[in-house]
Amino acid sequence: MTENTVKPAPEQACPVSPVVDLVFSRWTTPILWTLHEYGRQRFVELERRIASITPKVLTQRLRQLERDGLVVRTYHAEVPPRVEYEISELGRSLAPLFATLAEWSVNLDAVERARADYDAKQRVRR
Amino acid sequence: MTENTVKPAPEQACPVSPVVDLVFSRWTTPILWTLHEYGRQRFVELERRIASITPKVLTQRLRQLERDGLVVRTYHAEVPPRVEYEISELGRSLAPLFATLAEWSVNLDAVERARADYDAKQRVRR
DNA sequence: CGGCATCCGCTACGATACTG
DNA sequence: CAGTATCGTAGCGGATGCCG
Repeated sequence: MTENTVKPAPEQACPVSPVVDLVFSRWTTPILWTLHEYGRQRFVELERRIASITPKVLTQRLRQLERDGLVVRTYHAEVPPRVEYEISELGRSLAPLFATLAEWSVNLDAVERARADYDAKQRVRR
Repeated sequence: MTENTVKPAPEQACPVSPVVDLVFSRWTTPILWTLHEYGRQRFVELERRIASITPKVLTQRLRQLERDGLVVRTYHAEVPPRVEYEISELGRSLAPLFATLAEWSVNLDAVERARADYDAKQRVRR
């Protein structure tokens, strides 16, 4: 149960860090994105769409997101059981943030170039 | 030397993940924020302002940010040595993103409430 | 199906030194 | 001052197995 404990907050003096820790902890972005893109869906569907995630981690992150109020979990007591996940109202309010993020992607190749430059210069020095 | 290796990207199918990994890896937010708030400054100044960060980790993150082209490092060969860091043009282009992030902070207490609700319900069940 | 329990490797992080 | 070197550790994430 020690797996969901939060690290000793390194943020003070930076007002955006709490939001970052909340929204951008590992795997939450693909999960929220998938829920946003494909709407309400079952556990296995999420698992298949995100592909490289393991069920254990998917469960952990979904629990966290549910606790934080970003995702709504609905349990249907049937045989076999059916569980559905969807983005909450609060989660949907992140949409503009994701949009801004997506827009910034155009700069990714600038980053690529910066890295290439940096690595080239390093190679000269040794 | 294995400390700066990136984890096996878990993102596919989510277009914003690359940006998230780049900008929101641990400590980068406080660093970028501090550089943005106080402008060009020396290593010790950053160290003091972020407070809970260790010089080792600060160095690691600054190197990464420099390599990614988000931060510019200037070395002055004096005695004692003087090194200054500042946000690059590319780094500055993240400003709207940080602004959106800061705006979303108003929802943090909604998250607090969601957590309290969730925890209360859990306590009932056991 | 949708988990939870358990074991386990790995590594990023932190603390504490020590240099040019 | 601006880092590096070394060591120890916690916790994430993967793998496996079991259950209602």
